[in-house]
Amino acid sequence: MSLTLSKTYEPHAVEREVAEAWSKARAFHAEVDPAKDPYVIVIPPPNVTAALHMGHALNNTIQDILIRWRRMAGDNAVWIPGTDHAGIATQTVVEKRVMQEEGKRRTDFARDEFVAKIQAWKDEYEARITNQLKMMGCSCDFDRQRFTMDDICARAVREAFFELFKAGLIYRGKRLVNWDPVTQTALADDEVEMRDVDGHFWYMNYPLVEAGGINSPRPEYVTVATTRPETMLGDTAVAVNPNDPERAKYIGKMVRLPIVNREIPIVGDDYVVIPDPDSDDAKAKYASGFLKVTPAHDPNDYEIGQRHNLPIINVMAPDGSISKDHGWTDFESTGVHEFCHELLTLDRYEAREAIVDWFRKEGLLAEVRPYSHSVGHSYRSHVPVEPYLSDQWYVKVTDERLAGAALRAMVIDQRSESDGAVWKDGDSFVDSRDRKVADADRGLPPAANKQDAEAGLRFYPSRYAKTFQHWHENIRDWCISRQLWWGHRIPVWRYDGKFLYKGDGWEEHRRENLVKLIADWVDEGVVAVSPSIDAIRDLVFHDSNGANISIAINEDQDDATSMGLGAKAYLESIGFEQDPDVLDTWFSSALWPISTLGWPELTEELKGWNPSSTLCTAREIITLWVSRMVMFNLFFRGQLPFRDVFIHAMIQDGEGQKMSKSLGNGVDPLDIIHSHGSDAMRFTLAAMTTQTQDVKMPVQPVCPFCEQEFEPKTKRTAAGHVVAAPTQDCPHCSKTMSTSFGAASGEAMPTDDVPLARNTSAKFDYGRNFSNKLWNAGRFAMGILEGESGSDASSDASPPAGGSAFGFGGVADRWILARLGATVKGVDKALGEYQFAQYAQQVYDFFWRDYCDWYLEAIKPVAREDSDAGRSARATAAACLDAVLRLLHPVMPYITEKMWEQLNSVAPTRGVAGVTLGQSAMCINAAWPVVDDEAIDGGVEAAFDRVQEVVVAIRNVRNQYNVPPKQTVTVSIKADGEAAASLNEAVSLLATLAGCEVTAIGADVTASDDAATSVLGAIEVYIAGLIDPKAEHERLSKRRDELAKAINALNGRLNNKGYVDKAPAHLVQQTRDELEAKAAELATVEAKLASLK
RNA sequence: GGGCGAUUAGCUCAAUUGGCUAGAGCACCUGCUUUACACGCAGGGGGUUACAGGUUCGAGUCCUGUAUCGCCCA
Repeated sequence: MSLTLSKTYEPHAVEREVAEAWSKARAFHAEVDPAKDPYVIVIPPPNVTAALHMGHALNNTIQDILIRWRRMAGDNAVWIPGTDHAGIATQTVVEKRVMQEEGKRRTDFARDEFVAKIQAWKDEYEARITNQLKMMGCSCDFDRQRFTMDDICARAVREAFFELFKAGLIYRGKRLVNWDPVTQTALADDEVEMRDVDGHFWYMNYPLVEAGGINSPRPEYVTVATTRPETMLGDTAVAVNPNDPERAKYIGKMVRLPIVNREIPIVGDDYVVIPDPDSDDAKAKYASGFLKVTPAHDPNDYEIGQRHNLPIINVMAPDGSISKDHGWTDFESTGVHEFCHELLTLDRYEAREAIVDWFRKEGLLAEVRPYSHSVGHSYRSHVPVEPYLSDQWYVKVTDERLAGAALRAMVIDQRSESDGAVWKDGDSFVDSRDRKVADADRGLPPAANKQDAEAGLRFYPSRYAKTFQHWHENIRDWCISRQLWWGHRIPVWRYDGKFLYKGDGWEEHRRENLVKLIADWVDEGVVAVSPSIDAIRDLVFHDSNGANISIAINEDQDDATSMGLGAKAYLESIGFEQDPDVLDTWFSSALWPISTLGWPELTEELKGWNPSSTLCTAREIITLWVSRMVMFNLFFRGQLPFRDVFIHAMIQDGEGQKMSKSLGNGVDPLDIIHSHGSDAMRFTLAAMTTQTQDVKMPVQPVCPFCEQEFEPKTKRTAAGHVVAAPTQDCPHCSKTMSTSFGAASGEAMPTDDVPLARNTSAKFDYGRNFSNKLWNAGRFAMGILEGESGSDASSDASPPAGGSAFGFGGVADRWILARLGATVKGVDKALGEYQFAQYAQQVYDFFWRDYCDWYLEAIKPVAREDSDAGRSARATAAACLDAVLRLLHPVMPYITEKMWEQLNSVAPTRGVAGVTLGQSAMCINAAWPVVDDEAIDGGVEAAFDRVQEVVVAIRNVRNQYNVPPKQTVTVSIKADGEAAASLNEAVSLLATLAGCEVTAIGADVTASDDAATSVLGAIEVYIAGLIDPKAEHERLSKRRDELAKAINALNGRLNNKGYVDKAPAHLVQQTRDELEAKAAELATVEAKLASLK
């Protein structure tokens, strides 16, 4: 048969065709198989907020490399894909879109209605993301794809919440959140934009209650400094630093808060900055030394309040206006100033002005100084965020069973000494691998490899173990409630104050029955009650305040109850209602490694595939996600979620800026696949994956009209970021396009006339060039194999002509097999250590530098011959190509699969002695190559190295003398012993590779008068008929100078007594040998130079 | 404020526990369209490893400090 293959590799058609073949073969699907070692990866589920970017491409390329590698190595490999609902982010993008398209707010819809809109968005993006993964060639088991809010994951969330609640690890408490007074929702920290604002420091006087107690001159007041005077209405203390020599004496005194008439204490807290007018630190420069403390309206003040047990007085309504109805508990009792009533309902900024005026009028305003500072703004309404106190749900992760368990899960050698909080309670660093876990408590059978499963968590690179440890030692309880509609509704029912049986309608026994019913449900595991069943009894019998009562319902057990009504229906009928909040997205993500496997059902998958093998993620995720998965998996299963955590780099743009949606500097992997092909992208990403933390990726736009790339015009944003200008004019065809920054910022939304520019990056040329090289070398190799009967390219062919145990063949064949062996070894080591750049580099070098540049060139003259040499060359070339396709398959799956098919058709059986290459119809299932140690022949490597040196020397001379490529030069070589013998064996190689005719090799060969000379240690190479004294002098002088310099350095080392005495003997000997060789060579070069004159 | 990391050729990055003349790719220079590949081939130039000290026979690598940049956590 004949192959007609294009001259350059064209990825798109190949990718489509190969993807279909994999799909048809169900090559990505796995079932639990006890006969094989499991190798399991659970994908970090991408957010459905947006499509994948280059960071995801990197993340998924790495996972696919591992999965494909282990699959080929014979493991039961499975990669479970899925997506994350990303509560806040997704709800927000949909809210924005609905506002843009329909001019409506979320609250204009019923909850279900709006959630359906988000669901539609999710469906669209989930499909896009899945498509991106497929285009990238990710061999996920798409049959097992999950979504964090699908039925199976939702079941896991309900179960997990209920179990934690029952265990007393979930509680309700107050916390300051970032509140947006306009949209009236809480914001996550990353939804708050910091902006510099020109404001003021106001210095306000608070009168002391007892003016007489302090040494004279008697101050009658203390002066607090603040940027937010309006919050003074909620002040509950004034703080000074106990180390402040001037002011510490005020601690314990009381002040009377103006306007409000509240008496508040002066407390000592070292958070307070001691004033220093000469300081460079703005805080010290502006501080008055007295800090007003408003726990309800400032996070730091809240902390101070907690430390000193201060009351928390909230003086604002959710819309940011002054209100007495949201926690201003002493409004009536303190006898507020008449002025206070005027403040009610004023907006916080109107109130600020009014209050400042009042202080000024009363003579209590000491000073006003301009002050520029950073203020958090809502990225949605753009108004300053108000720290707002509200009820939230928490997981008590500080509990020993959670954070403590996570710490103990770390492998011993990655733990560092520490006096961290969690370890303090007599549980300092001990090897806890023999700790027994009560599986019965969890209703689980004991895991077979319990010890490893509980203390086998290892980070790559190891430095990230510190991040993990430090996080858990300083962890704080985890706020899991969000005031959103998109997410897992918290399965807790709370008393809403409208108790239906209030009053006289209920007799004693009915009340008793109700309490008993709930108690029975508790026993049956249908509900869990906080704080206690007694609290419910109090509510039912004594009509006590039920605001603190929470009942978690295990809805999945609820149907099983024998009651006419389920617990949920019944509780709702008597005045309980479900908490409106949803859970933090990370709550469901934390369950991902088990929810994807069907937990809480004890499925075969869960038993076989948890713990998984490796988690691949980025470093900011260690605290957000890795930690929580470890805690939950240990708590619910007594096992780790995964044993290895590989942390990869973050991809930044060409300016070193983090890629972000708002800057539009992210790159869609499909853009790169379009410009370079999937394999090229993957290979480049793998080659970039060193142990470093960040990698820069300069990006260029591609004109959608003429497909040419160009340098974009940039602009600087208000925040100081450098981005591509919103629109660009193509320098080639001068048409106008919008950029992803234009689209992201809304400054230039793409239209039909002004379409969006695709992006590309010259970085990926590296991988594209390599794909092309692979393709063309394959084309050439398969060309020489064509017409070969299958068995001739296999180990069954005629025995080695060279008489070597390996390979048949001459130096080149044996050499390339030795190099292959070393490469396979190196690749296995690199992949085992998550050294992806080394993996890519080694195969690249072997294939391009050794196989293409030297081996294929070397065999060209004999490659098509019907001779032992020809057969040997073909068998070796085929075996190496075969092995390279296998080695590269994990990173370049498409092109290798396609070439595999071609190779199978030209040379169906392949392999030479010492190289095990099992047959397979598809590369994806082909066995990982194994090369016997004996094939790695150090002797042949040395011999071939010598050939290469001589060839390079001749090429160098040819180049210097401008000898045309086709002209043969006549060469003689002075060499003796082993060198002469091996060069003699390789004389045809020299001829082929250097374009020369070798007339003599021996110890007594001398240069003719017209020969150029190259000295290579003990070897001298003479190229006849080229003498040009000037050029010759130049070249030899240069060599002489190099040698002199090297000899000088070597002498310096040997003359150093310390070196000779202390350095390892073999190094000293090596230095001596080297010096001797260099000196001899220098003598030769100098003699040659002398003879030129 | 605490932690982690980076600074090596014009650019983007390597260099396994300290040990041969610090390596690649791109860009650059010279030559070549040689029947696999110009997304290529052959040859070449280019580095005081951010700076200042220290440890060591020996430092890009270890220690201390300085500068700049980035990220994470508060």
